[in-house]
Amino acid sequence: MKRTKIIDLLDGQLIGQTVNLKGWVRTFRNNQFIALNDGSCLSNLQVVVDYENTEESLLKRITTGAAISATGLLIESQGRGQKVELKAESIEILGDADPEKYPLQPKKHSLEFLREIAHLRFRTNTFGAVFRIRHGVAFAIHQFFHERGFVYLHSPIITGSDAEGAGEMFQVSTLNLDNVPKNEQGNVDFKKDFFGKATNLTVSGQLEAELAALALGQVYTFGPTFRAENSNTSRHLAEFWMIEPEVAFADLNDDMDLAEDMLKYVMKYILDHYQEDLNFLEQRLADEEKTKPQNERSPLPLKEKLLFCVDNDFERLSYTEAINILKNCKPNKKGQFQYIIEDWGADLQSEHERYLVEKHFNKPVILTDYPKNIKAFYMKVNEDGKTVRAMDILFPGIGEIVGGSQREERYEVLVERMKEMHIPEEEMYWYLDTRKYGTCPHAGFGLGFERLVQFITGMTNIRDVIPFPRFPGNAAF
RNA sequence: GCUUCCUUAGCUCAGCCGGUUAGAGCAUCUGACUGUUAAUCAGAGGGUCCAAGGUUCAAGUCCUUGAGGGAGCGCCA
Repeated sequence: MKRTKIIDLLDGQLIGQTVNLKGWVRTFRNNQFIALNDGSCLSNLQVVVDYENTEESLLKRITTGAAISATGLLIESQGRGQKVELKAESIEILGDADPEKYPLQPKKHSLEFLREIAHLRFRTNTFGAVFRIRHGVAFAIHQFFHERGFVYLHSPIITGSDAEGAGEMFQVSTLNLDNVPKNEQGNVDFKKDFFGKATNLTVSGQLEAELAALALGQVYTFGPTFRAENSNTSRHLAEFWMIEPEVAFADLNDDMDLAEDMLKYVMKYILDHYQEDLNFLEQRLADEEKTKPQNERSPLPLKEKLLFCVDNDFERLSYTEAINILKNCKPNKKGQFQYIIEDWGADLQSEHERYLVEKHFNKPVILTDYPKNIKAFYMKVNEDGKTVRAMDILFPGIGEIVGGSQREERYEVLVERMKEMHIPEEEMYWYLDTRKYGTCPHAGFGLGFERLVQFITGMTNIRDVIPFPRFPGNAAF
């Protein structure tokens, strides 16, 4: 008999029919009631066992974590707490789970403990909800761009360019590390390596996306990204997923509109399609925050927070305006910031961004037109010659979720900027070619996928929104 | 990389000013109960107190070093 998924049984449409269920036991109460979960949704389905007519050896094998198959009549529940239940006629154990050894118990576990057993944490309510929503976010992103005629571009994961400057890179090599070939100068002879040159894992697909955008019009990448930075925070990973749209004939305002529309679209999609999981995560977050002091708690429950972001325009202001606000704000004057803002040109620290987002505006903020010397070489220089057409979108609790810019399309200006920032022109000839042949205004941004999933699920540590997190000192599973 | 806190039973944690046999809840096991909702009730088992070194008559408790983890910062998405 073909199995029916729990999500398709809960609405009660199939009451009175004989169905088969397969899933994993969450709890077995009273020698009689199995809470069965099959991952199709957060809810369990209650399987009622006729314990008086079931062999004791079978009953003993129905333990937390075991995989079972249950066949029986779907009936209206005789007890409170659920609408339907399965009156089991036959139960088969598909896979035992030794209760003395199985690490998950029907109780709250700490996220830190579950991180150590990431191979089993999918079986908890929290991680089930997180990874269903993670899928939903990815799907909504593809749908958003597809609806707008974007082409999904697969930028390379192995890159031969080390000039992107977005961060420390992981080397890719098939050379024998115990016996590395050397050239006449005594350096590593990459001519003998797999690709005949030094290669790395990508830190960004942006430059490749620009090439495609200047032909296809509008493209986006969505792939893994690797940064070998020694970052130890709740919002950094060594391997993460990034979405990088790139649009021809677009300026910075178009870029901001696109990013804001996309973020709102995705949040609305999750609010509309993942209510049950969101409700659970909202309660989880509320419980977690009960242990925190009042001033560290989020002002809104999870769903209200998302709804607020969907319904309100993000605050847009320039770096210069932000500096003025920060210079005159209380924590700056009272010396409560670790880094006091004195002059235009200072790089904003987390504490400043958090003040703007969480205290001053209390909503997502888009900062634009940063000083050129704290931003990347490819950003378009403004007429003032001091600032570039950059934008960062800052979210409460997460910080920078999007970083983007209008690109410098003027060949001479771009070359000048590359010289200033010591980017080797020869290696970047292919990038510069786009400015030589039919260059045009264009813009794009990078969205940190996990940071968005963090914001939507309310998970405070980024390591809990990716199945198998990679970070310094850890590549388990 | 820096700052700071933590590491005691399978899990979550208590353990006072250094003092006798290291505790609780949950989980597990045994039994009872049988329409439960993290079921309940009774009982039992379960410890290299992260590791190494040191101070002391005496260390889970103090000191040093190391390992692992959390939070914050930097780098960023």
